[in-house]
Amino acid sequence: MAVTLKEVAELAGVSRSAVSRTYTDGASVSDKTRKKVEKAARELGYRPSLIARSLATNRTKLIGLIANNFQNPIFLEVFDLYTRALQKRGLRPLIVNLTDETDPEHSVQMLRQYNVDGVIVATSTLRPYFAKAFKDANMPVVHAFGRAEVGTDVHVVGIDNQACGKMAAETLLLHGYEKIAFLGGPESATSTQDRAMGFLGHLRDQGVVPVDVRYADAYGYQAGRDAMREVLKVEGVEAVFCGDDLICMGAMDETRQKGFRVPDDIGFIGFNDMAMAQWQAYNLTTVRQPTHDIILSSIDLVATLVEEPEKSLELRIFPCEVVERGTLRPFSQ
Amino acid sequence: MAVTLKEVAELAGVSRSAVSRTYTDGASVSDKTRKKVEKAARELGYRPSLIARSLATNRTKLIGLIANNFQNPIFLEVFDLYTRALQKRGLRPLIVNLTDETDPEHSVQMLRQYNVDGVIVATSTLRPYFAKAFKDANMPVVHAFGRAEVGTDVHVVGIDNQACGKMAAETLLLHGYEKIAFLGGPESATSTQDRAMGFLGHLRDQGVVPVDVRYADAYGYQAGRDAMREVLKVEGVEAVFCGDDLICMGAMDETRQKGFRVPDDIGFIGFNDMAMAQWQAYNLTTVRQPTHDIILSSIDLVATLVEEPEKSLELRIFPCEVVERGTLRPFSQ
DNA sequence: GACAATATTGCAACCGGTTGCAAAATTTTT
DNA sequence: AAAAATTTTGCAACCGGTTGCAATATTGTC
Repeated sequence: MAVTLKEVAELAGVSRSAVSRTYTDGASVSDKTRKKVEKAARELGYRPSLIARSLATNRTKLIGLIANNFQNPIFLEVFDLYTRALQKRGLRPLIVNLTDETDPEHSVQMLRQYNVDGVIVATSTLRPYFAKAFKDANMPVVHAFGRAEVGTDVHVVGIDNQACGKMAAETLLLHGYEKIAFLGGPESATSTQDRAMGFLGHLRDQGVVPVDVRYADAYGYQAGRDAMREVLKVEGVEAVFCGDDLICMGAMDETRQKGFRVPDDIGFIGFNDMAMAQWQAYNLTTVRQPTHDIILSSIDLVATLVEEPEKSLELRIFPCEVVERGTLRPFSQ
Repeated sequence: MAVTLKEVAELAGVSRSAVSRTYTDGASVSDKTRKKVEKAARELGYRPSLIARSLATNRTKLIGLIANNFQNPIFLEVFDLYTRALQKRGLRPLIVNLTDETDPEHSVQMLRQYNVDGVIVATSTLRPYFAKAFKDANMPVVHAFGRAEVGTDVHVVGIDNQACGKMAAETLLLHGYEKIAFLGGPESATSTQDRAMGFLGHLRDQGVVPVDVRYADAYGYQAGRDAMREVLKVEGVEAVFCGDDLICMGAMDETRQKGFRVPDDIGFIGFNDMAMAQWQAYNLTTVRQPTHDIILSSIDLVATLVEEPEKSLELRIFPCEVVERGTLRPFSQ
């Protein structure tokens, strides 16, 4: 069916090796034969089979991309960047949807069977041991958006969630808020734990006692609404730090539905700065996570690891920043 | 590095064929040898290499999934369903992000090189000839969310956009609206063209002249806002049919920012019924597209085509329905 | 228990490439 | 112009599986 090396070789009157070398960079071919080969290839419409090449070289150019939150639009932004950036490097993502799974084993087998060159675990809700499962199966692995935890041995690219939590606290205090609530993502998510620690820690240091500390069931809209319903039962909440923009939007909708105004009655600060944070209906003040940097860097790192599997462990941490929009009352109280 | 057939065969004391047959369904192996093989495989942690198998069988279990809109959260829902449903069938999506490309050629080459078993073009903004490029390269292809156009020869799974446009018109008229505007997606998108035709056609049939007909630059939020800004310049618009929920949300935000109330001053009906349509801030009345059915059906179809490439052309059309929420004024005017 | 029918097994070729090695061709040096 | 150094080329083995075919083993029949 498809045109093969052999046919090109015959038409060009050279050996199969010559054809192969024409399409392998770094290989030694004279200009003359290269020309002959290229002409023949053009005539026949030849494209080397990546499958066959993979078998011989043990490289597939496939990168496993593990994700487990397909409810949060920020992941569409993440996929967009990943697919394009990988594409640009001649790599392809092999997406694994972990929604239905809790055990890494199945995914590990699957990616091993496809012989992926590397794995990027792109989620902030899984503990590093999950990423470690891939490492144990001998694949280069990078945990993007992961927790920089000591004691694990997987490369991590992400942010300092604790520092970011602190930034959120500072921002609220700066705006003069005193009755502050924390509305985190799922309590089991490492990102939430760290943000909580940074946020609540700073409040404590400043002598502020949070009026409520609560966790949503998921990094999702409805989860945010449901949790906010509880927060609103606390008398006099002035401001809420939501551990995720989507949660924040849910929380805001619930707040407004209950008749409160944002930011006049209750202020909000979110997390991520997803595209939707700019929407007029929300216009969210939020902590921006440098998604772009994290993604590019994680691709870079995994590509390096493919060449250099024993590279010493790296933690790449990018800084966040607060983006002020319209969900906190003005400074001058 | 990895455990191979050969090693398992040696440990089990059988031929390589026996091992291969153990993992090929439909092949003939006695219980006795199967047991021996499985034991050996377990001890060694053997997994057959899909790459090697692909080379021999000419099947990769990879399905190219072509998409070109990574701005619209509905696509995250689409990806979620695709990845999971394919996964469940032992298939894997190989995602192609067309954002940067206009010419199918590059993607065709790429998917050919990976020798994908089939291709699903999941977009409503591309003309069928785009999908045809894959067919011409001899891959089974299904155009999901595509236009059921006569004269092309690619299988299509989708909806009758024209009928859906008509439904939107009927709904608005039923609600007693008279000064009606159309705010479609990009004019070049076949889905928009068809929705416009159905919508405007029905208005015409009912003797209603639309007060504005306008197209957003993309199926996106900002595009919706920008276009709505123009629509609002028309005196006395009462209701708007937006060709997409996301556009609709942008349009509503613009409307509200300009001081109009929804639905009291201006009513909206969207298209798709994405998850966010239920959000409190929008609570969109919209035409629901049966995404789920379309996706499952397109996977089914492409899987069938893999076995039966010459299967006669199919157009699978699923019905839509109007979901009434809160963006149109009550019936009794 | 002999014979036919059926099921299982191993051999060897093949899928479409890559690559180490030695031979052949070309270029450089003297 | 011959010798040495360098580049290019083809051979053949290999990557890790599958599969048609013939040989062998098992099961069923009378």
